[in-house]
Amino acid sequence: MATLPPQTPHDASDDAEPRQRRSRRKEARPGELLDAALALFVEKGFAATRVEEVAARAGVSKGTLFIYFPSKEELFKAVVRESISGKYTEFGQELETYTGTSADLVRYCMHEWWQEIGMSAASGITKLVMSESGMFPEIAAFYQQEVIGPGHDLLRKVLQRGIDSGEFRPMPIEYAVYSLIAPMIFLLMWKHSMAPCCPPSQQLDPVSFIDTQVSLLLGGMLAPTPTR
Amino acid sequence: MATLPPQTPHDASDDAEPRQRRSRRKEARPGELLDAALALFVEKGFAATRVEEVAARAGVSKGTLFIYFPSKEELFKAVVRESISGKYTEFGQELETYTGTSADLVRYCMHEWWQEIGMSAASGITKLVMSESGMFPEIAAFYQQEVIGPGHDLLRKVLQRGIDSGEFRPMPIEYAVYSLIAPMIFLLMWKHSMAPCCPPSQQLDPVSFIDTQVSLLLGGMLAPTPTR
DNA sequence: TATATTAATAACCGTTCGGTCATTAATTGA
DNA sequence: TCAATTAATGACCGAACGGTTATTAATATA
Repeated sequence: MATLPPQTPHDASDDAEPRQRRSRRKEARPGELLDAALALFVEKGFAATRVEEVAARAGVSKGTLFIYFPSKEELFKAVVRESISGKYTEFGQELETYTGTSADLVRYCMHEWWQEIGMSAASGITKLVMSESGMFPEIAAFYQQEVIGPGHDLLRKVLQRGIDSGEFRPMPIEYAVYSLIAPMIFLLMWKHSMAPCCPPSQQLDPVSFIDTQVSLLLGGMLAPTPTR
Repeated sequence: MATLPPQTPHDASDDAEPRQRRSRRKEARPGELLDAALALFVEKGFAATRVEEVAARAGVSKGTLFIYFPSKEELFKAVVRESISGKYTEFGQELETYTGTSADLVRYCMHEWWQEIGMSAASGITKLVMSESGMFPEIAAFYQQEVIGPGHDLLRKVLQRGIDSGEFRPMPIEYAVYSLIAPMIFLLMWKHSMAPCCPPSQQLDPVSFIDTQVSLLLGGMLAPTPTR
């Protein structure tokens, strides 16, 4: 053995090729594995994702993955847990200080949500959780509590604001909230599942769809005599 | 070779069970297999369902299944064809002969769809397809062509009817179609994934939700001067 | 009852994949 | 410079699964 071409130790800060054969980076591995796993789980689902593929994508061998995560299932849970963070708290802030009409606020919320969540990797998490809920009910419950619940509360406040101001007519508010959630969930599932195999004639532009959807819904929400 | 222990034939008929070990029922098998497959696919998804399990549930051996269906994928397609595709043709019939207002027709379509498909086992198929489309694009494409496409066309006709009659105002019809599809897809995903682990406070009654949703949307669709 | 036909079976095959472990080598520090 | 430590590896294992096939037996026919 002796001289396996050791090619200068060269910490990964080198920009050309950070590739080193057997570099030891205890700190960085878990995060890299989690990123790789998220991408693959979203793309292929839990069952169809091979741990070896995850490892390869993170630039390590399969054995290494099992050093950091005891099983595929624990890896999955870690992915979801790490990816669910409180994006909604920021939303809450903006909402409190908003001064425009409630109709505009609804519009704003929907577009902003799509921008911040629907278009980000976070949308993959939602798809993943809904897809695998059968296999991981506790994950689904966790997601429900941590993400859906807060989002639900936020939207209810928005609608209540409109009703209180007389801008919206009274409505079954709990259901109306779901009327706002539904198109977003649909859009997200669509994007991650059907869109790729959809003929051009049935393609869907998210922003235009949200526009149409919100317009139609507001048609049913706005009070008959516009206060404006 | 020669004498493999033949173990007394022992026809399982011993206790009161019409079960016979090797009964030959060429006619009944496919239907029974299809039923078993539908139930298991819905319960566990496509990838996680083992063909042997399907066979066992139908009371035959794995080999027998492959006599009637050439592969697992073809089995799935057969399930879809039998449980969903056919239903849209009936829908089409009813639509042609409908004489009421278009608003009522929209209402009717949504509720009827939920009754006929959303509440049946077929709804599980849609969830399955959306969940596993990444791994089985052929299946997703098949479903798109066989189910989504026809449903889409049907709804477009309904909306066009309303616009032509002046009852609805002009609208971006392709997007409006998705505004009707979205809540149903959402409802179905919800039912099969989040609902089971949803706290009672956020439970969702499908019929009431559809009512609210359709009312809101119609608010945006109906022409400003009611023709009625 | 003898024979032909074919539905049904179960052992089997090749592959895939989650998970293990002995070995190897990068790093530490004495 | 020379252990000692331990991150990383990849060959390996056993189970599971989709699909095949030689064999078995239920039925039809005569």
